[in-house]
Amino acid sequence: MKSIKEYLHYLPQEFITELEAFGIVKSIAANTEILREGQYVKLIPLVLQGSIKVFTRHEEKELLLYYIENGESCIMSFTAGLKNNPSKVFAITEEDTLLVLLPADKMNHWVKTFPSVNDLFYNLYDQRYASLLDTINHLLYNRLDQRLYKYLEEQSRQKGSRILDIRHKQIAAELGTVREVISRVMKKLEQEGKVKQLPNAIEIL
Amino acid sequence: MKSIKEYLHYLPQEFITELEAFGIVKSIAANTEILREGQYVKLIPLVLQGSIKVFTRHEEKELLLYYIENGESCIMSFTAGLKNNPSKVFAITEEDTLLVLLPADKMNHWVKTFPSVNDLFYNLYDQRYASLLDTINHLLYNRLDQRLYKYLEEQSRQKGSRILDIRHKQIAAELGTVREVISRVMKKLEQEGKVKQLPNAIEIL
DNA sequence: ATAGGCTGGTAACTCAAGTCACCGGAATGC
DNA sequence: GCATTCCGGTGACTTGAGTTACCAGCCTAT
Repeated sequence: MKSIKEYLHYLPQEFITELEAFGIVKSIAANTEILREGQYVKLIPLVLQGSIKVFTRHEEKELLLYYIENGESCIMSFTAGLKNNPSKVFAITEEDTLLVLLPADKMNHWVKTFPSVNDLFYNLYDQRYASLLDTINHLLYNRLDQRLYKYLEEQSRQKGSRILDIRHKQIAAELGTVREVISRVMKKLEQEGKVKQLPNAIEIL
Repeated sequence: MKSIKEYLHYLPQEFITELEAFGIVKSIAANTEILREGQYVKLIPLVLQGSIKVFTRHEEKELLLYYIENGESCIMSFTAGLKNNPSKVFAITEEDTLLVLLPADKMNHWVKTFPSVNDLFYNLYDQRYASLLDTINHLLYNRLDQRLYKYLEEQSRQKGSRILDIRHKQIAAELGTVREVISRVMKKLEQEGKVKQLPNAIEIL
């Protein structure tokens, strides 16, 4: 196994040393829920390898907000941990994921001590703010066909493949709608020549 | 006129001194656009008195995202200023507003020097993140009647009055819809006994 | 082999919201 | 005075999406 340092080489050695002393490295299987709405947070995750999906949810209906990828952390955990607030979102590992868990009470000290850690979290906040704003704009201005296509493109980028092994049902859940609608809109995208449906898979053209 | 210190008494004297040296206090009339999408930011505003509305926009259609109130700043300006990115939102003064403008290049130094300023911006990020998430949830899960009612309640809180002097057209713009629809939904709320329409005003019951 | 589960397709319907076209009243300006 | 502008109401229509209720093709486990 690679060391923390190898994953986070751009962070200062002093911080890595602290992480090695107080962080808990943990490997988590794909599709595991690691944060639930209403949950209080004592450990803030930092992704070393893999990725995590962050969702909002309301009475069965869910919406994918953004991904947490290598070297990134969950700012919902960050504020929830620092301010002892309950989380408003839930998060699931997308693939097998390697994390280092940081005790929330140390975090406060670390961001003050290491400017580059402070910058990291500012950047994350900025990035998530931008993602949420993007999501709002999609919800407000784009119809489902455009949202679906963007979603497929993003999936393709994530997986590094133009052929996606994904169920209509899952797409529906992540876009906050239902399977029948995805089925209908997928057909539309197919007729427009933007995608091709394969058995149990989708190809982006 | 009150001094900067009187408005921002909870911030450390050292920072106030810096503000007095490098900040520009400015009074701005109501309904003035102070930030435009695509604009680069050199000065980060901090509201001393009054309030600012922040919007997203796409081809004529707008949506109110949140307010910036006393002692708060605009984190879009903050990141846009620090990272030299263009703004993705636009902002308008809601009332006559007194600001202190902070040079973006000094800001970087200040957040590192004054932990309480750093905390202020973390808190603002957190707050805006929560607002955006709230907006997403409203867009996704609530119908317009509920969104409208929440909007009216929020207006009432802001203005400190249960009678709102506001046009259907403006409401429509801030909720990202059109006047006719507001007219229709207002009637529904009125029938439900939640509001009362007065000539050129709305009373919340 | 067959029953049941997962996957996706489809038709028919409902509903919320946006669009279009128009109206009437109040206020304002010249 | 009259024209114009702002404000809000309303009916008729369109459209995108969610709902309901099915169906068929698979694969797999017993």
